[in-house]
Amino acid sequence: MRASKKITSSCNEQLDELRRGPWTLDEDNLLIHYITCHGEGRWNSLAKASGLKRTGKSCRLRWLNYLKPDVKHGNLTPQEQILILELHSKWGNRWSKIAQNLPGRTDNEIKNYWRTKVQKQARHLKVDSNSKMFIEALRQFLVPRLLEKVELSTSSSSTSTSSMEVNQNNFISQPQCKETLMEKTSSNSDIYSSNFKRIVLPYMPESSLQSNGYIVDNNNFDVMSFNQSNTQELMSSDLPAFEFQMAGIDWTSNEFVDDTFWNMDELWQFKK
DNA sequence: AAAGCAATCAACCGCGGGGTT
DNA sequence: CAACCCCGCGGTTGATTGCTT
Repeated sequence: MRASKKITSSCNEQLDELRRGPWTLDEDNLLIHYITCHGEGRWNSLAKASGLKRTGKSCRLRWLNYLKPDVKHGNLTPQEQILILELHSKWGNRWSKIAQNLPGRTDNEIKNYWRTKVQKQARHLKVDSNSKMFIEALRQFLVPRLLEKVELSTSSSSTSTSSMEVNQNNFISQPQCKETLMEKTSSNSDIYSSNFKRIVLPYMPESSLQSNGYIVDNNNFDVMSFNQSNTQELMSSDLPAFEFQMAGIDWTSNEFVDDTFWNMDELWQFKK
């Protein structure tokens, strides 16, 4: 271990005093109180000054991932899942960058979601989760089902003050550009073809998207990794010869919408 | 009811980048 | 320019919880 090489005897004593493992309620309260009074940042000195027997690193992690007031707890919504799939396809394992676009969600949470849900499915299908095959599978089958869930959940409540609009090829497109969407629809492209699905998602990002030209204002997303060009690339001949075959499943049935989403292995078969 | 296993997620670790001295 | 320190990121671990037998 790298740290151990540097450890002096006095450091060792300090390390011995440091607590590890799960945080207690008292520690949480102490950290919250200290940050409320003094603000966050400068974690090492914060850790010492607060009286916590934790490393600065540990304090930072506890605050950012759990204690910070704007951290959301609970399951990811279908909208958030779509965004994660979308942004991961664009940026790969850039968890913190992805998290920046999901207000209230932490990189740790997103990473855990990816590893426990998405990668698990890829493993079951015996494909690499970064492979074109798997990405195409997500695009063709999983995203539409998530969209369906979203549609169902929003059909009853239509009080959104801001929204994302989504279709299954281009997961998300700018909602303020209805005309733009219409133009594209009428101007032929495969992406905006007849199976185009426009769904208004109630979504209220608290911060602007940042980075790589995907920035829009608080009310508008434009995230286009599955754009026309790379969709065409996916569909082109350099893909291994494969087909996903529905295992006699009626995808329009509610049973899958209501069930847990990630059961692809039951739904699909690979056919060489 | 209990044991064994799997899934989940909070927390830790190593590393690299950037700033400071 | 090198050495050091701090911070944040991504990968990994391990404790806890839930499920199955």
